[in-house]
Amino acid sequence: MPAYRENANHAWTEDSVRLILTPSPFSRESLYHAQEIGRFVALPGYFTERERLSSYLIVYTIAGGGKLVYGGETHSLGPGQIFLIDCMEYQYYAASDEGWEIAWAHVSGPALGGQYGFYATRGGPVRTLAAGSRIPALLEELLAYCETRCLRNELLASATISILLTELMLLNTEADRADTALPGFVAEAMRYIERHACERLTLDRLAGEFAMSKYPFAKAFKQYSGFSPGEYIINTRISRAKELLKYSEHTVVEIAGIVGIDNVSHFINLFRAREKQTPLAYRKTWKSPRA
DNA sequence: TTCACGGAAGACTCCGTTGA
DNA sequence: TCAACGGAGTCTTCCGTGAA
Repeated sequence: MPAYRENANHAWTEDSVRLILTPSPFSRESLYHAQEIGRFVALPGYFTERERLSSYLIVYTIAGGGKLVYGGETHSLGPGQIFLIDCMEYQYYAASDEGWEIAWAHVSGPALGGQYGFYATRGGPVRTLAAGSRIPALLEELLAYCETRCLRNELLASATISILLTELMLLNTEADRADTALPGFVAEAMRYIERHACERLTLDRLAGEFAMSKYPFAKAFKQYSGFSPGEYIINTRISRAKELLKYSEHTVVEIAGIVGIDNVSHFINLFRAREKQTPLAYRKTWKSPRA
């Protein structure tokens, strides 16, 4: 694999802050952690260009302006805007002629890849924060925890990064809109699936129940629930099966039938794909005497 | 009870059409 | 011009069968 590459002009004021951190092995393996963090007043001419760095970068514009080149697109950055990027990909960011005051953090952690994927698939890297957003304060809080290194602060920093990432994920383009509250028909469809999960449910039948065409229905269902209708049906069935495996004496064959999957081999395949173990193994795990 | 495989069915995405 | 709808093609998942 090609090596990490960086090219930069470190033009920032003397009162800028930059902390390069060495987290404990425990923090590196088990917690979210900051690798570098700072608050810059970047001068005209400041830029960074890099790729293939195992890190995720959050940059919030406090004042002034800059630009970001990422994913083959160029983004202008102004006050109140933030970006999150995967530093494995090529990136170039620079201050404008008026300078660029930023709070930033390079972060990493075990679950960050998946969360970044969630963020990245719901819009480009750049988001505009609403007035009153917690994110600027969270970055300041994270910086404060990183200034004094101890186990307590590593734990608190991990918690802060977790909240920061959650806030970022909630900033996706859909979530910014006021209409993200679960529409009535989606909530009703979810209840309908839970009532009828053991029956034969198709997209046609579901859409028909709500007098909609199936594709707009499926699109809206996934947009607001996070699951396609099919995924939601299967998850509902698997949840019921887990309950029966734990609290009943029914055989796997019987449970498959009860939850609406007549073919037991198909039931086992579905179960294993989601739970990483077979139904019988799941039952043994939960019914084993505890030490 | 579990696993592997192949055909069938369903779901998703893209894009053209329609109507406001 | 833009948003919503729906058809077509492609891809994914489901389901049945047979063997261990």
